[in-house]
Amino acid sequence: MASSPFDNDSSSLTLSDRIFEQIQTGIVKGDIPAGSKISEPEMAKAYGISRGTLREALSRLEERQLVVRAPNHGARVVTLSYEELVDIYQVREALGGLACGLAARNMTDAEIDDLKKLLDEHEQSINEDQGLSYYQQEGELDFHYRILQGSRNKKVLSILDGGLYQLMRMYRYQFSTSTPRPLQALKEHRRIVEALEERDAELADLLMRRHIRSARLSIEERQRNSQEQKG
Amino acid sequence: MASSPFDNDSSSLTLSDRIFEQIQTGIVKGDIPAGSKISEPEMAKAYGISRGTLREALSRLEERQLVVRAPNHGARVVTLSYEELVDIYQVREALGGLACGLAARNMTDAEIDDLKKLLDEHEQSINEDQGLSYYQQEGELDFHYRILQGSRNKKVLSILDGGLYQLMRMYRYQFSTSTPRPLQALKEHRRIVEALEERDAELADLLMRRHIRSARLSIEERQRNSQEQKG
DNA sequence: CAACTATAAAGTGTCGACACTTTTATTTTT
DNA sequence: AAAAATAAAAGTGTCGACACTTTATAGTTG
Repeated sequence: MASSPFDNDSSSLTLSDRIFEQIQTGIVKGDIPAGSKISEPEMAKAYGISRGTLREALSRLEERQLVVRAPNHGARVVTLSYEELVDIYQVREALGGLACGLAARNMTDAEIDDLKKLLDEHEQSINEDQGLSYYQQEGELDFHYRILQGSRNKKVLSILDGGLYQLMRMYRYQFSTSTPRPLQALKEHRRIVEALEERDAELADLLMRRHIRSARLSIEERQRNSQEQKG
Repeated sequence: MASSPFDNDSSSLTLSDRIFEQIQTGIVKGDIPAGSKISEPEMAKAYGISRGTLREALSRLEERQLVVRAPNHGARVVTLSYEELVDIYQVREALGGLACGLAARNMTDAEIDDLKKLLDEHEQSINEDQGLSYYQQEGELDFHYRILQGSRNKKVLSILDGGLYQLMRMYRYQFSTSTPRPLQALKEHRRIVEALEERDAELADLLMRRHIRSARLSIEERQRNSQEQKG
């Protein structure tokens, strides 16, 4: 079949595409602070582009809910509330489970093998620095990303990778919360991979949901604790 | 608390906002055919706007995956394949279940009552015209939309309402497939509402998932049949 | 006449300009 | 001196223009 420029050429992005990505990572990493106002002329100047190009990028960012816009009042970076983070984790639980169940059916043996190697690397990284490293933080997402890929479901991939992961990353950077229990998480990851190896979709689904849920619960607990201190 | 223009003012949309919505419904309803190329100058002229404004709308449409763009080659309306439709239903199953379980906890009694009334209307509409009416088709979505609202989870709402429902509507218009088994569907809806009334989150989740899954299975069956005829 | 090249038409990416709206600063009024 | 009115500055929404790329057309050559 002949390749058309529409099937993910990905080479030669447009300027607005690149700016979109730059701003996105800027927001996620906190270089552009959450809640801050975005002045179009100022930002356009900063990136050395025209306002029109910038506005195309902002439109996409708005659709991804990384910025909020009000007509005639401009754009602000989102501020993520505790409630929204819980919302996100709930969605992630449902979709992560779905993806993992599908992955048990659709991943190749080679892909599963690679996953196991990835976990070995994680273990080493944990032993070296108690899981505080940047690598460990992003490694968690890498693990989930591969399973997403393995699900072969484009929608679940685009929802999680295209939107939700960015928001979670943003939250992590902002409150600099690394994975709270790296060894426990690693154990759970290993169990998940076992289920994948055995092609047990139901179990894979269940384990992934439980894995994400326990992450959410530990966030909720932390929140309760910090609330007590105030009240 | 003072109201800021950023919390969903919704009054006085921008021109590009309105165009965005117009094009979206145009795509969903098939007035702008799936797979067709979009010429920016032509379309801008048709709507009586400038190309810059149009391009902002297209950027958002692209982010919603209703149009596909390739740098220097322009934009096309998506073409939805059978595989993608299955993907969508799988995601919908997972998220619909999540939303329904949450709704069992978070909907008000009044909201649940309204849901029951809605189902009564549906029953009448089915008796009158065997469920072939436009109303019946959109009514199905209305039911699901209210449960989404009731979940109080903004993310799941924005994912389903903001993106996936549009694609499903599009598919329905394109293949003019009304709900294949309206009476059965109604029965399932009633059971779901019962679970909501009893505040049984686990059951509500389960029933909703099963409800959506059976819709998917009937689509998959139809596909197999049409494949047989060819092969 | 098919295949290749050259040329014209159309289309996309990016920019700068201007009107109108909101915000900030300044002046006036009480 | 605080509040209201006014003026200035900044910012947003929308448009038209131009360079460069792709697609369509016509012409040329083997």
